[in-house]
Amino acid sequence: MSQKHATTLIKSLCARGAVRHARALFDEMPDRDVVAWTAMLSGYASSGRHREALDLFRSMAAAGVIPNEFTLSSVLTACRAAGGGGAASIHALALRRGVDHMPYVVNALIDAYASRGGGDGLVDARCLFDALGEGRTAASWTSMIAGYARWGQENTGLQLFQNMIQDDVELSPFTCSIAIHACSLVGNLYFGQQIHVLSIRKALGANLAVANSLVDLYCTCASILDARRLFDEMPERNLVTWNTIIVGHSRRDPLMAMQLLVNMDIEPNCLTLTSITSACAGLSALRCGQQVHGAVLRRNYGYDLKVSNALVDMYSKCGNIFNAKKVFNMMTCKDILSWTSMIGGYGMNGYVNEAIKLFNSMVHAGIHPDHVVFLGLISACSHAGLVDEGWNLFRSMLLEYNIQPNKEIYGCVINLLGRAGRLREAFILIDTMPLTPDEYIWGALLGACKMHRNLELGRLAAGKIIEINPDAVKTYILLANICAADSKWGEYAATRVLLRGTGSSKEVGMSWIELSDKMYTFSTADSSSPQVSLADEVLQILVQHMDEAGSEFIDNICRGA
DNA sequence: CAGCGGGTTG
Repeated sequence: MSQKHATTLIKSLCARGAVRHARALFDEMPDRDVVAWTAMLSGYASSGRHREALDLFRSMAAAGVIPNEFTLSSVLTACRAAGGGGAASIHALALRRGVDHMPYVVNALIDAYASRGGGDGLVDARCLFDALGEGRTAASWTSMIAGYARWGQENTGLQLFQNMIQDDVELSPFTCSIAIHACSLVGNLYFGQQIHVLSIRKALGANLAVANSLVDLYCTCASILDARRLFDEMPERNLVTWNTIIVGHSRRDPLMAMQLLVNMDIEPNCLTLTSITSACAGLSALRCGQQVHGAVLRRNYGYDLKVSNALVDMYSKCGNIFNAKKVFNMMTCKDILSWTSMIGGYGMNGYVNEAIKLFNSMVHAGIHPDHVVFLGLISACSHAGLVDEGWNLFRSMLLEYNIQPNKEIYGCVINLLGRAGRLREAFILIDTMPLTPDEYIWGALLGACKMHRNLELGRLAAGKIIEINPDAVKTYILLANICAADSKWGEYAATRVLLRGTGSSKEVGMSWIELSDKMYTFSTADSSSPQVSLADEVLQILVQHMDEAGSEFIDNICRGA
């Protein structure tokens, strides 16, 4: 077999995925010219085996074979995949061989530098890009734009995209979807829509990646209805399409997310199931959540970190702490989210001591806590009335873990103190906190004043809230109630008049319960449905039973067996 | 005989 034939065969073996066979053939060749080496190198590089590609490149140098522009562009692909680290030395080599200006080599260099990221990588890439001038090709533009988008400089990338369009460079679906994705990362709906129009004009709208990135853009930056319209119009959908629309709905319309899953005509993957699990958590739909758990196990996704995290969170939010713990304990590797979900789960279900114990285990495991963990812990203490524990956590957050509390945490601590009646301390904390208190912080104090009938501080807090947001309806009602409780009827009436001035009525808080796959919603003192009156009767009976059986019975219910 | 870029979902 001639050397040319062998080289052709190496290429086609690699193209079919038989890289090992190609290597065996390569090793048997009596002499290998630069073309044979390059074919083998490129085979490795384009199948993701950059380690082998770089090793082969070294062997080639050791064998005294001089690389040419073909070799260098291939080896740059491997550099890029390996993080772009060796790009500079290949660049030097290209200069020495006088091939540094050949289009494939420059483009590969731009891409390798841009993939290295950081400040330098992009600057180096941009230097080469600018020096190209009229010699720029679509590949140069795309590498540069993708580099910016990948390293957090989306707007620079979009600027470049605009220049590319002005330069009349032919737009590919690849570049188009990268640019749309950049728009959705920075929340630039307007530019994204312009690209949408452009993509239709250039007949790229039917491309799946383009359409998918548009669905994502509308999910993140517009209303999910817009996203949904586009989704419904798509003649063809793949798993990414479905996942994009389901993920887009899972937080804002979890019920619709479930409906979409039901309509899905292809096999879901673990991302699908993760976001459906969150949808169940958002709905506290335990039975659905359990079915999804079953689907997860059947597909062997049980060991996926994100799926497990979502399951722990779902069971916690559905009040089934037993299963949450079971999933959590089964996890072989845990990240901070796993711990947060479990700690938060204990907290929100009233198991403060377990939460604190687990928090200590987490710290012991070397995980540095964050705001979310502390929020879960302190709010658990607040609900359980453990003022000192909560306060100590708040202090240690600052002193031991060096985390600056955010407004949410302050709000929580105000609640903690307020519930315990320590209104003065709560007020002082608001007064001395390094952040500007918002209506929610003052709202927490006002709520506590209502609870403990403190008219003086309540008036103050209400005044602050109305200053910030005159339409905060709840404020007037709370203040009015405090006045009423203090028999200040004149002020009560005045406050009610103010309330009418906002032209709004307080929205009704709804509760709901899932029974036999049906969801029932109701509000306080709702006598509109027969189920509610029935539930009321049952509740009376239960209360009677609980009185009789005492705390042991309550304990059992709480453990949710 | 061999070579570059680049896609959308958490």
